[in-house]
Amino acid sequence: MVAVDLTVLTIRDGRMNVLLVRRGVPPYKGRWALPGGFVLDEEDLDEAAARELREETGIGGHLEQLASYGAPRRDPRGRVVSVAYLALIPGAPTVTAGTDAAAASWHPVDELPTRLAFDHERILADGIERARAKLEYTPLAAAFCPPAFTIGELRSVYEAVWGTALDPRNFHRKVTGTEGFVESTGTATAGERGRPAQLYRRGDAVTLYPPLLRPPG
Amino acid sequence: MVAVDLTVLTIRDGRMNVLLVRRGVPPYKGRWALPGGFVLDEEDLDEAAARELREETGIGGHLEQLASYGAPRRDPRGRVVSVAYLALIPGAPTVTAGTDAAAASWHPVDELPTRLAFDHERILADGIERARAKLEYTPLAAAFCPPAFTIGELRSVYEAVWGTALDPRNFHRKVTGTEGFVESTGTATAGERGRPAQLYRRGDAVTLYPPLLRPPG
DNA sequence: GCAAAAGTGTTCGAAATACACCCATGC
DNA sequence: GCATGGGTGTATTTCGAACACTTTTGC
Repeated sequence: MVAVDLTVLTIRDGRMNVLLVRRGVPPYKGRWALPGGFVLDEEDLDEAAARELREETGIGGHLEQLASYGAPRRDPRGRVVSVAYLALIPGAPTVTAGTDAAAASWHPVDELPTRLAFDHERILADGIERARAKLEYTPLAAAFCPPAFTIGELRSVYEAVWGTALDPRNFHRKVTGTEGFVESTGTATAGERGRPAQLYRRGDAVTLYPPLLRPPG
Repeated sequence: MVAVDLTVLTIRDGRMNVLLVRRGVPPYKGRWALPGGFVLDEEDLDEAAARELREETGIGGHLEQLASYGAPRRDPRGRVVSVAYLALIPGAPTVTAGTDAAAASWHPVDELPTRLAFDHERILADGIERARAKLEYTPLAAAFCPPAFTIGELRSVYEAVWGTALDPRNFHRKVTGTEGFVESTGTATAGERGRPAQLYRRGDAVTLYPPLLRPPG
């Protein structure tokens, strides 16, 4: 049996959050878990992950394969190999409980429930680390933002994911100066505090060169 | 059904080589393929990959999970999800054909047979790209070297994997100056052309900071 | 005016690059 | 001596960190 499990990340109130479901059926009934489900007969792995993401959040978003987990007894029901996916979505849509779940809700990643179901703590830790690493050398932070965003919003994504403060001025220069990171939309914000900001959309670069390295330590 | 497939890379004559087996049974009989096999009942994925590596090469080496491939008709025998692994091994041991294979041999990655079995061209391409990327920010190049090696040997690994020439003097300074990349063994080579070189072993760093970036382009 | 956020300019130091040069061996 | 590869020194340049300063809005 092959399943997919999703680490769905988003930014809420300046903190990175993960989508968890409370299991409504055994095994691990009542325990928090990553959303997921079995792969259907005529379905590719990516399709199964995209279907689960739609079912849980109602929207699409960036989706990439994370890793597979297949310890013989990781699921008490029998041998299940889980292919984990990492999803990054903007804003924070209302989430709906899936079929096997009693509830679904967002949890700040630095304030998680104790003991998730299965080996989901390990999968979640791997997913968070992947997200942190990918912000360094890809323009993926934009996946957390709406279609048009300001450089300040993009910076707040980095700060939430990395948990560090970044210099707004150097960040601005770096982002706008890196080929293919963002493109200007020509429009600007209005009606907020402070000077209006230019709006950008994601550029077409796949990797950032040079990368935007996390502060060491 | 869950299988593991291995992209086993090594350096031979200054070029990166991959281990391929010629299939002795259908499907794709007679076609070159990555070595691999089905995961056993009581075996974790990593164990299955390590077992396959031993069966094919007789030795261990660096082994890491690459990705999973699960298109519904990727194997004509039925639904098989393959968990691919990347193995990096030093030197170039003689290889032995496995049970389903008529022959096993090394192939330079820039001179591959046309049309591998299954979706193995895609897996191999992903494995090569992973290896190239990992040399940038980990000390993994040492996995291609014997237990004790010279800086020149390490440099030739980078040159083979990336396909670019590197400045020997700057490379030496960079490697010996990066904390945890290599440690001196105190011994040196003798009986070869040129001045004897110091021998090093792999250091304990997991990531290189700052990284050793490939020349762009 | 004042606070707040956007954005520019400048300085400083660390690190990559390019390359001159010396070292120690085999032949 | 000469070729070969190991290793050091140093100038140049590029890039990130730090931060002073100007711009444009809401209140």
